Amino acid sequence: MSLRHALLGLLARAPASGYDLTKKFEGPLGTYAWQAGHTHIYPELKKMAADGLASAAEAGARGRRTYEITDAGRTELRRWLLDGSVRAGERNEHVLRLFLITTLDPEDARTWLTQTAEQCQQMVDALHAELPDEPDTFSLGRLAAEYGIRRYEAIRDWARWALEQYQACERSSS
Amino acid sequence: MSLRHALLGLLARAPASGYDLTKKFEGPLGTYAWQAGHTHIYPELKKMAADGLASAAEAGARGRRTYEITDAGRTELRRWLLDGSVRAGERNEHVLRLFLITTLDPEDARTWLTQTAEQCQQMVDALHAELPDEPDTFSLGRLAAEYGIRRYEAIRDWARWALEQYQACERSSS
DNA sequence: TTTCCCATGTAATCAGTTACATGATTAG
DNA sequence: CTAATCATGTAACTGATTACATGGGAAA
Repeated sequence: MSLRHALLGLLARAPASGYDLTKKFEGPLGTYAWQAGHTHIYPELKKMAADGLASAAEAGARGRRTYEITDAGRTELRRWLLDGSVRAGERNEHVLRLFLITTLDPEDARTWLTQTAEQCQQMVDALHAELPDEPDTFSLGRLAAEYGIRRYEAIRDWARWALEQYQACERSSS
Repeated sequence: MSLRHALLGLLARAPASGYDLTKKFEGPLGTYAWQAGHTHIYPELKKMAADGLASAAEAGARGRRTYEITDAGRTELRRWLLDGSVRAGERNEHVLRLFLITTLDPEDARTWLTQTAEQCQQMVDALHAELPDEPDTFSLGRLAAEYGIRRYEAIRDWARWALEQYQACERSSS
């Protein structure tokens, strides 16, 4: 139930309406961490209010309803954030493809590895472009971009390494 | 609809029953790439057979029904594997936590970063233990383990870097 | 006045989990 | 004979997406 925690986190920064929150998910948050549409967000906010984690203010213009996080909500958010445990059973479509590339013939497998390396490089470039100009700025944006850069660089390098291994293996067997 | 492709991939290696496939998801595949329970797998196999991607053989002992991948299934599997595109909108609970740690107070944030680094180190150790003994073996297991090692090392190093930045930042502001 | 954005919702459907339920075969 | 494992399923529910639907307010 991570949508609930994503919403709690956003409300912890500032009170917001369902509409505002929907917009947040269209930015980097939705691209890199968690997506959600308004049809999912509005009902969830109601449930959260019913559970005492958020409170709805009076409806404003155009029926706008602003939500605030409650103390119980902050407690739950902190509990979830610090309840570590890298959980087994994460779903990752890219890793799933990796597990299945041995069903491809060698040429297709090479294509896949090459594509992977290229796409990771593109992500690295895109994230570099998002980095703030002054290198000593310490911000959430910096932190998150740096995380993404390191992660995609690691996968890119892995793909290149795998390609080399692959070719070395083919040469020796021919 | 990745379960379908996971099943196609497994069937591409060898014909199998729903029971066999369920067991596969209890191994590394389920731990690192994709999980599924038998209550999800059996109905999906039926749908796949209805869609012509797999074919069920006669029921064997104890009602065992073995499925085989069809040509249409192989075509669809290959299409999915090579239809690259690192898709935006991936859900990742760890990255979500990262996006929300700025709502924690500094001490909690440090705790989170420290935990992250430690857990990644544990994953790296666990994956090293899974590596085959001969270093020049080129196998799916080697490939997948190497992928995991590099990915977790990258996150571990990021967390250590972030902690340093964090502390440097605090010293300069005090 | 018309168009765009703000703002909210319902209904249908799909994906996935948990709980419940059954029977056949094999090993001890 | 009895326990473990093989083998399959249904039903209820939660989480998430897609399609459909409505109306207010501001600017051109």
